[in-house]
Amino acid sequence: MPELPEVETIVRELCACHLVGTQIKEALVFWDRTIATPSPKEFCDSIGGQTILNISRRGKFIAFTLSNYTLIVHLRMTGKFFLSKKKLVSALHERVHLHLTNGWYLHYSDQRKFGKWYLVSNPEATFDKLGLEPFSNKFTLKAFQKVISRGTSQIKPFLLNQRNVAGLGNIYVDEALWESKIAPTRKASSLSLVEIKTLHKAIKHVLKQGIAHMGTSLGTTHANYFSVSGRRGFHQNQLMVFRRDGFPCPRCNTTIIKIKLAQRGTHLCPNCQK
DNA sequence: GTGCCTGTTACCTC
DNA sequence: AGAGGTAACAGGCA
Repeated sequence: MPELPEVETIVRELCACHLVGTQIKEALVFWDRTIATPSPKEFCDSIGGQTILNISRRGKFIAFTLSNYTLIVHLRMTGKFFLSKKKLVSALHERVHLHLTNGWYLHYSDQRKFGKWYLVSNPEATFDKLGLEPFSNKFTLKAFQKVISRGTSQIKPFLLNQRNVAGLGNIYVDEALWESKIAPTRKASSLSLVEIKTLHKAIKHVLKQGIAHMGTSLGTTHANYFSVSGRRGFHQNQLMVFRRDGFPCPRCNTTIIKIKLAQRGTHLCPNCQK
């Protein structure tokens, strides 16, 4: 269920684990459909012997730059990485692991099996489909305004669409719209320049806060987000509206409500979000 | 038990 | 084009 701040936290921790520079000795696939491309056999054959040169993020994707390929991972709802010195006999929901030459195993677990791994030669083919990167210098007010102006759908589903802005998910969209005092049902193209400006700032603000708090971990079970080190985030304590229906709006005290929008639970203040 | 919920995305039809 | 439904899955919860 990781969104941009959670993925960013994971990437930072992977980098802190000194994976860059190590070589992949062998890959084992325990759930074939986790490997989206190529076939699981070809995946294992190709990735063996590859050195990890860099680990980065684009939207909600994690990219491992290897000697001859790029390994792209999308965690979807419950994908997780963790490291161990031992080849685990039965790690909970383990789908793939990479045995590294430095003696560590990089394990990937995924309870709901929605996460996907792509071993590709041309990562740009995947990343070009993504929209504006919130912390890139291309995410200017002007660029955002241009993207919004051609949005004919409601602003919430519009922001969830990764082709428009990359990295936002259900939590941070609800938070950004609350901060901007914009109702999630508004047509994207109906936003005024002032509203676009406020939203542009709010998106960067909520994501930055999410990263500062190392992500949002809502529940306490294994299905919920935690990082490579096993540490939970603590941004859940800073949420203004998400899963706060029934509680007073921190700004105007009106009771926060929950509606269904584009099949997604949507939280808002019916008074101050216009 | 039963049905509904979940932080993601792709694909289908109207 | 976009809305709405369904699917991929597993498990928590009322």
